[in-house]
Amino acid sequence: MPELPEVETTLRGIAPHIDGRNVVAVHVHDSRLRWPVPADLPEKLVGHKLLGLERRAKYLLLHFRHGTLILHLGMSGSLRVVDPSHPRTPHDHLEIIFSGRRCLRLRDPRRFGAALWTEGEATAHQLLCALGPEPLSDSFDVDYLHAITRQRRAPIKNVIMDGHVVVGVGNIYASESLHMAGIHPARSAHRIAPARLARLVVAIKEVLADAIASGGTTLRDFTDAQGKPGYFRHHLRVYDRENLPCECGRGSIRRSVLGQRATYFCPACQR
DNA sequence: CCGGACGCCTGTCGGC
DNA sequence: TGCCGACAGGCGTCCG
Repeated sequence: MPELPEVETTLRGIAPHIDGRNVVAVHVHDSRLRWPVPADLPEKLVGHKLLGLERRAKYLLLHFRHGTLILHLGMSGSLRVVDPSHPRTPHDHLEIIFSGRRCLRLRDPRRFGAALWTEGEATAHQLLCALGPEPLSDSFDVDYLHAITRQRRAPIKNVIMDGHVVVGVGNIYASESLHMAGIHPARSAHRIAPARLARLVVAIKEVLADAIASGGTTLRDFTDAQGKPGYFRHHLRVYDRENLPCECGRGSIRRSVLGQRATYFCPACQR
């Protein structure tokens, strides 16, 4: 479900309520996420102060003095901060109660998400150490993408969705970025000229920044930490718009499948 | 190394 | 109305 803008929206929503607070209780209602939630998570966290939160790729990192809680929302996960008395719903698998009656609740119907504990430098964790650059950072630029894509014959959409190339670009924003850049999603990455790659880099940054500013995209059930939907759905130019006219005025949007993922594009303005 | 397919899960929706 | 298949915002792993 959540791509980078939705995870960033979640981070900004929960941080003010829990940053700097002490953990007073941890309840693991269902440990069967993508990997088992560590059985000793309560004893790791209770009594310790949350020193800071950050996002890396689509992971949320909650830093404590003696380690870091790594959260991932998978396809259907969401986090909310509620009063501990707020009734639980069937898929609320993990609760972390902070001082001041702030309850951080992880809901994840499909259980593709994760909650892991790591000690030492979080970025050295196996899941994080091989990730590509953040798309909104200066290190993600045309020189970098050019160097990477020269060796890649796969469709460009698959390449920009590969977290070892650049993180955070999920299925919605890959289609949207390629449309903004005028690049056909199935084009072999190594056959795209530098000037067009430069447009793609700019498009990825713009699309993601706009989506963050809109609070992410709500297609079905994404909500922020207060339960509000994201408004970027109204900005989508191709995603989930099969057969609707493209704004270029020269064709209608088509749907195809790349890497087993739905892909939306305009054959008239994307080459 | 690369590229493509698979599997993990539950919920929802459209067609018959 | 009920059933059944297709599909869903991610990603590690396996195989050729």
